[in-house]
Amino acid sequence: MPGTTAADVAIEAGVSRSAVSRAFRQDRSLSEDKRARILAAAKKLGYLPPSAQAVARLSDKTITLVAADMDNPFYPMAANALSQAIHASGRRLILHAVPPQEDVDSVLKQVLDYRSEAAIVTSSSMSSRMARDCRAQRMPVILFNRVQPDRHMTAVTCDNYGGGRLAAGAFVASGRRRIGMIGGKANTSTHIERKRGFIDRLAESDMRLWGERAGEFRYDVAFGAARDWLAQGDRPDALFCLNDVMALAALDAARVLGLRVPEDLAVIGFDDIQMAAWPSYGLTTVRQPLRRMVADTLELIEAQLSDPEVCGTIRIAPVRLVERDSA
Amino acid sequence: MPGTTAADVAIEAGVSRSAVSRAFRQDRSLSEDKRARILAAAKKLGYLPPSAQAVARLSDKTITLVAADMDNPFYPMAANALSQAIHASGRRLILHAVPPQEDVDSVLKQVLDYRSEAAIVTSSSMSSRMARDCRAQRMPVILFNRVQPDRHMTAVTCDNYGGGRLAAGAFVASGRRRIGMIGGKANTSTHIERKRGFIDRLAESDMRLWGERAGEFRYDVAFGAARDWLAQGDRPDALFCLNDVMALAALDAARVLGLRVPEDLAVIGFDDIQMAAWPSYGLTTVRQPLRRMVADTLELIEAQLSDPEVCGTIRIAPVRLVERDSA
DNA sequence: GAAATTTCATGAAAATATTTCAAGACTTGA
DNA sequence: TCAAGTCTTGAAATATTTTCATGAAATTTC
Repeated sequence: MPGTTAADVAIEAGVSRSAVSRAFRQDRSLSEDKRARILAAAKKLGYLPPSAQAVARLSDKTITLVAADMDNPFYPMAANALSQAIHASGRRLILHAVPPQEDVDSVLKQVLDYRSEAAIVTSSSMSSRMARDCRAQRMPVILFNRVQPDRHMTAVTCDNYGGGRLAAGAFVASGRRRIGMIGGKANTSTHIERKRGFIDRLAESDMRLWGERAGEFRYDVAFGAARDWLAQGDRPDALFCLNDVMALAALDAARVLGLRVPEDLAVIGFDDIQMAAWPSYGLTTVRQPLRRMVADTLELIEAQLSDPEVCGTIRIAPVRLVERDSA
Repeated sequence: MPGTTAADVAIEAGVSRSAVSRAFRQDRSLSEDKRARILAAAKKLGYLPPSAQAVARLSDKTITLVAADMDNPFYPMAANALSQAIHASGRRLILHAVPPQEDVDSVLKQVLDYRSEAAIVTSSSMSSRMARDCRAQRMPVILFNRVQPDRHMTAVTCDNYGGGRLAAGAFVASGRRRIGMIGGKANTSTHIERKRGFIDRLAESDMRLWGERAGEFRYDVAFGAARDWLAQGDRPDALFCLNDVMALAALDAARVLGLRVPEDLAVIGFDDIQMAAWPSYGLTTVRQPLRRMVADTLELIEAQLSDPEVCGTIRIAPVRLVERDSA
């Protein structure tokens, strides 16, 4: 609605022109309810003051990436791929890193301040608060590599369930009997789906999980868990690790204990990070089709920008088992 | 200079008030020289229009990080540490990722647009253009993990020269005779300094570099180079790799060829990334004191913010050799 | 517990900034 | 060379932001 002025908004909200001006500045005193009323009226009429327009111009053609877990090489790899694709599409990327140990909400304010065309969230724990606030600002949010129960949430992920099944299938086919798992963080969608697929596929062959240890998606935790477990008498002969970093930890633990891989212990990971292919590991793993997921992400952003009503789509990219030496 | 208005700037620059307003918007037509004159006058009088003030408020308490090479785990590790420290100091961080294959200048515009309190550049190739433009905007720039001939450039780095000497000293002490090196990118300060220290220390023991191969700081390139080299008859018995990723590649190449480490081949890396400590590698390496460098970086930012004249400082953090199994 | 004081919220008016408009200058193409 | 368009520009018209004065609410003081 070009041509709308602060005066129109003032009338709509039943306040003075001054109040409208103040409503758009955090540091100007104005009662909570009045500010909300003005902002609502402004949104309805499509009004933005010049200062807000300047900020909007700044973030034009810009996409926000919220990233955490930079210790896990999968995320820098994903950030790289997204960065390249976004750059190629004529946009630019700004990345808000969630500091280690902090919550996603610690960067929420800056994400909203720099209101960009869209936000991609790779952090493994997206808060519903962030989802709500971004939606309120009409900023499309796309979850990358995770999903959320929320029906309105758009997400791009790989077939985590199918990947779990592939891993189980491979273990069953190679005659493994004591099949264990090293899990990630129990409340993440990747953990839940990968585990579910794994267990379902085992069940179809009348097998059950031999045991499970928590690895928190981290090398050090997984290494400790694997070393202790593998040192026991009734150790597993196959381990599905819910990401590659933990799988590498399991391989290292096996090596430390003098176990032969894959004869004594088969290991399958998930992600296919670059290190999985390194000769010292030769990790068999479920590959996430990163290029495909990045392309899907950009497509969904385009779709949501041209029609804000399009949301709730979930794209699931197919995975495949990359067979190397560890299973 | 609060109290300065567009009218004052107009008089100073000898133009109309309208022109001043236009000068601050890219998309408003105004001749190049007039815009420059107005902007200069505005800077002199300390004038910012309301819209520019809004953008300035946005980036208040914000620090920019320009990062490239996310494939090398050292940089995500550094970004993590910086992110945590900046967050703890009550500021926030926005990260501009240089897409793979692109130049630093590809993010220059966005760095300037989001004019933050300061910029930290970890990218291995800082352009002098970026340095000049940031200085023109009075934005302190701090190079992280690299230095530049420019006398005005502030930088935080580790003792790359000393690290090279440590590596050479260790090889000499363990009686190595055919001491080789796998280099990074020849035009980077880290490559030059580490190599110089290494060669100087060898010379002090009347030894010379047995040979050198290019690894471009990358695993795949270094792996290929190391494998070919180590397969030859007159292979080196010690390799100094100018970063850890290349050192891991060298260890993998040695393993593929059935060489014993450290008996047949000693390897020393540089950085001390997390993987260096993993049991499969046990890489002896020169440790960069990341916490210390991060703290130095924040100190220098504080110093430059309180006194813009302070620049050209170079902080060099001490390194130490972390001895593990590979040398 | 009441009065004094401070803080906060607010609109009118003043100050300031931005946009429109019309005119002049400068290009471009025949 | 001229016509048609594009770019640049200041004055005027509009729009926005800030200041200021006032009254209301919260807080402190006695």
